[in-house]
Amino acid sequence: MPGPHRWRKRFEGHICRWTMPREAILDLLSRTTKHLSAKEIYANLLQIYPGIGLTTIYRTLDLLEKTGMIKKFNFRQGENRYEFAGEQRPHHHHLICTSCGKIIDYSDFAEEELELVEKSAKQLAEKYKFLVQDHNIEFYGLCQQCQKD
Amino acid sequence: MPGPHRWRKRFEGHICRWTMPREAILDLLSRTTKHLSAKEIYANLLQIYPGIGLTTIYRTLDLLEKTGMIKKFNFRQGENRYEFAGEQRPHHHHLICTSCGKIIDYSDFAEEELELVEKSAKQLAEKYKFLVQDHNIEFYGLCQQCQKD
DNA sequence: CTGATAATGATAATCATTTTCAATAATAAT
DNA sequence: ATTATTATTGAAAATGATTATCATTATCAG
Repeated sequence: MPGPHRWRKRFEGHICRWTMPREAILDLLSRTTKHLSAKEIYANLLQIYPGIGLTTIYRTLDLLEKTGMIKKFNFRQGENRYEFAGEQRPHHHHLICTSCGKIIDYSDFAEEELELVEKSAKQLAEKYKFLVQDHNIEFYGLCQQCQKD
Repeated sequence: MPGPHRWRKRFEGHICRWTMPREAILDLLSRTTKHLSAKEIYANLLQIYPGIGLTTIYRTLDLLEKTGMIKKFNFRQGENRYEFAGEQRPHHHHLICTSCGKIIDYSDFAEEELELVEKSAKQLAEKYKFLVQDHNIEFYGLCQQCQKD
């Protein structure tokens, strides 16, 4: 379903209107494999949507995150980064280069990981009475380029 | 080795002097099982060390982290939290309650986790030429109390 | 004991993110 | 289509955590 209202259905049930900034932000995130920050999204959109406000970017990102259409990440870089969460994108985690900030998605070991996570969630629920709703696994280190430097 | 210079040896090799604020901060962190923020540490220490500055807290936390004596965590709460990293404390990860912010340490599944992490690190190094130096696993959800509310 | 200089702490500055609020625009009802 | 309602926007100011500046102080080698 191409066109300006491609994502509209996902909003039904949420109290909100479909607007150009929302379309533009979601569209941008759906097209890139990068993990953009609010400022980067702002810089990108200014070109095709002069006049858009950084405040709106932040508000929209919050909203999109609540609807589950995007995911928010903190990679210890001082600013949050966002990632489109469509069905096309498989479950994955991240390798973060602590030197240059490069982020690599990986979805290897998905089965073993899922197994461990589910087992953990179950037993943690029993032992600590904790209801697991989300998990995060990430590796920090050096990317190929930064290992040379 | 009790006394004011208990931790001094760990600093050897690092260009720094052993001072009261450093002793006080490290001592506080070594005594608590909580994950304190800079401001919480500040509030705590003001009682036994009036005149200590928040700036010094931040600087010292950075230093202690670099020496590996403490660990820094971002639990998506807007402020970083710190944890003592002595040998007494086993390798563990965290359950974070998204409602009240409570943090629970757990060290269950250490073997399976270590196995998965090591296997992952090895294969990620091959496939992505990424040198893994650190990893983070955390579960977000609701603690017992917040499940009731 | 003393000098070199690392460390401190008050203050100001940064930087990401939020809040405020008047103006605007999306949608429902007419 | 037109209008009324009110969610959304964007500019500007506020916030809150963290960092930089810099004159003063304190550690520790000699």
